[in-house]
Amino acid sequence: MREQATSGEHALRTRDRILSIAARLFSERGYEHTPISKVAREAGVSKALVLWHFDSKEKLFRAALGRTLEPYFIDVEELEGLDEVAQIERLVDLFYEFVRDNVYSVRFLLTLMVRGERNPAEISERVRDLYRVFRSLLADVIESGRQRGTLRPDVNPPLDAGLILASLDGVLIEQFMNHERDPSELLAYLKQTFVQRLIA
Amino acid sequence: MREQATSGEHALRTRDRILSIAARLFSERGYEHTPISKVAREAGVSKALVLWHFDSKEKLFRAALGRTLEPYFIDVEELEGLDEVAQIERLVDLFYEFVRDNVYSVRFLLTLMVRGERNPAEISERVRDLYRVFRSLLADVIESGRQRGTLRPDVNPPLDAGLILASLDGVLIEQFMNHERDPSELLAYLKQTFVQRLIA
DNA sequence: GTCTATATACAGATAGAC
DNA sequence: GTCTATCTGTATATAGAC
Repeated sequence: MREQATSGEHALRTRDRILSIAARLFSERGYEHTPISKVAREAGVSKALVLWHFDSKEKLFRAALGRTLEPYFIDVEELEGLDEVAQIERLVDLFYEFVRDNVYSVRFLLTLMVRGERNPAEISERVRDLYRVFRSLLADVIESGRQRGTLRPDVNPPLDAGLILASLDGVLIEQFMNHERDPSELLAYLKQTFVQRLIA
Repeated sequence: MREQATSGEHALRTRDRILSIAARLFSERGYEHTPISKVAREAGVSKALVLWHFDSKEKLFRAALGRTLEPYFIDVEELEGLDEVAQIERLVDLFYEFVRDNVYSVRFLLTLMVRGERNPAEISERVRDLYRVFRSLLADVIESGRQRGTLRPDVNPPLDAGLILASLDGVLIEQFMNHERDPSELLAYLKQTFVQRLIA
């Protein structure tokens, strides 16, 4: 990161445009199939400028990943005022909506994690964190339902949460493998099945 | 594919060695990170010879994928003589054992399918086929259990099979994302949960 | 069949002018 | 900041001797 001397604003916009385009291209085509020259061409600048801003392709990649991860969070406030069953159903829907709205980057990060290649420790940690947050959120809801008696007394919050999350991941990758199939039926069945299992 | 003129046997062995090594390297490191030079070095031959045998890297890749897929099948005979619940549990175990014994290529194919990149139609069709076979095998077992009264009368064979398979896939990718965690606990819970749900 | 030597292309990165 | 021109490495692939 250099100084932004005189015409700083314009430079920021250029830098930003490069970053957006890089994030999109890396997501769509992966690191190996995204030469700097293509990023530069689509941004309407020279290769040299891209490298002037980001020093190396590796650093550009990391910066782009940061941007890709920006919209990744869970809005807990959505759950307020719902009973446990409705909260679980809402969490399942939130998961699916999130994936639907971020197909490219989810696909991209999934590939990164699965292949275990070129994922800086920070990135995999971040993804694992999100995973853990979602899982323990689910587990907390289940535990709360157990204590309040809206769910069965013999539920196992961490394992039930893990199983629900695993099913969601499975629906997700089946979706990536098999584009034509509509997942909503399976998703509805998933909710119904797990809710039935968890209630008394 | 050329003629094997005089010293045909030796050539076959060399060609075969190249193919095995290529299959392993592609699985472990992916297409982009496996230069022909590395295949050649590990096989103890020259780059030129690798290309003489397979014409291009692309064709070498396809030949290697064929070999990678060879051990992919389901041994249905394993299920004979078991009741439906035991068959379901056995199928779950078979899935996991298969993945454990073929980590590299499963990881590799999963990446290919998820990214949707460089997968010749034949390959993705083959993988989808295996998926469908496993799913309809599960569905058939569930349907048979429904008819024989060992499972609940209101099970939904295709959807229940889909859900079990999705859970398995989810456990699988969680495993790929999170190497240190032992999946056997979650897997046992998965079996227990679905069996409980399916029996009368 | 198998080699060495080479052609060709394209990637990431640098130098230096403006 | 941004460009053009160039360096350097490495990849696939070919030519031709043995």
